[in-house]
Amino acid sequence: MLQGTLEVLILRCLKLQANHAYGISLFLQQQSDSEFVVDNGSLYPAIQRLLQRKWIQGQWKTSPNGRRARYYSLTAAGRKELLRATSKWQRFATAMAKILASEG
Amino acid sequence: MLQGTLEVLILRCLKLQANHAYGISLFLQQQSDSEFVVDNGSLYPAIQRLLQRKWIQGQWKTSPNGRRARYYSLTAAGRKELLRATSKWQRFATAMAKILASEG
DNA sequence: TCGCCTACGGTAGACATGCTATGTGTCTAC
DNA sequence: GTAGACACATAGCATGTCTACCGTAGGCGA
Repeated sequence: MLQGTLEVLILRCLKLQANHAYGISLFLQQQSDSEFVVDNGSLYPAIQRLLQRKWIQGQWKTSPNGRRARYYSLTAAGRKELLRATSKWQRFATAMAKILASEG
Repeated sequence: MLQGTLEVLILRCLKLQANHAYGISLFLQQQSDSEFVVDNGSLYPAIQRLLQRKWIQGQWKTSPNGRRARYYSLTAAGRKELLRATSKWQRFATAMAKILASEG
């Protein structure tokens, strides 16, 4: 996975609905057809960073199967950041496409 | 710039024609509409890595304006790597698009 | 001739972030 | 009673980009 993309993916996932870390991991793997298999050692530190920047907030709840889980949700700043990061990605991907396609 | 993408861009640039580092830098900036402004501190180490992996080779020549310049060109292994890396990027970009577009 | 700009080369160290390895505990199914 | 899914988390390494710095040579204007 390319550096800098994980946080956008997490924000995007949480925009759809609040979720816990394990759930985020499953979501990303499924939605990407297993292209993104996020390891705990990447996921948890990323979540910590997002919390510190106040882009997400977390609270302990009980998951449907009766287990303790920390559910995260987007803050207002997080929604703003998601927009910013998404558009940045679009520009980046467009530029990549331009060069990879440049005739040759 | 996202980590891991610079090398593909360099390989791609060199596939079109042999070029020196400064020229690669200009090429990337122009072709990407200034989205990619590569710094020397990123470019030269990247070129060193590509040399070490034998994906490119270099030789000193004289540029059109009569200056010393080290021209790099793709090796056979480099061309193979370019294909591999390009397809990897495609998969990655596709997966990103899937998630960023997932309805919400 | 002096200074500045552009074309070219390069290194050192900081920093960000993903990966590997490791650890804890519960619940369910076999 | 044990294998595997569910759920949390940390420590340390590896990778690669950025900031900042340094050096040469040619051309041009004042």
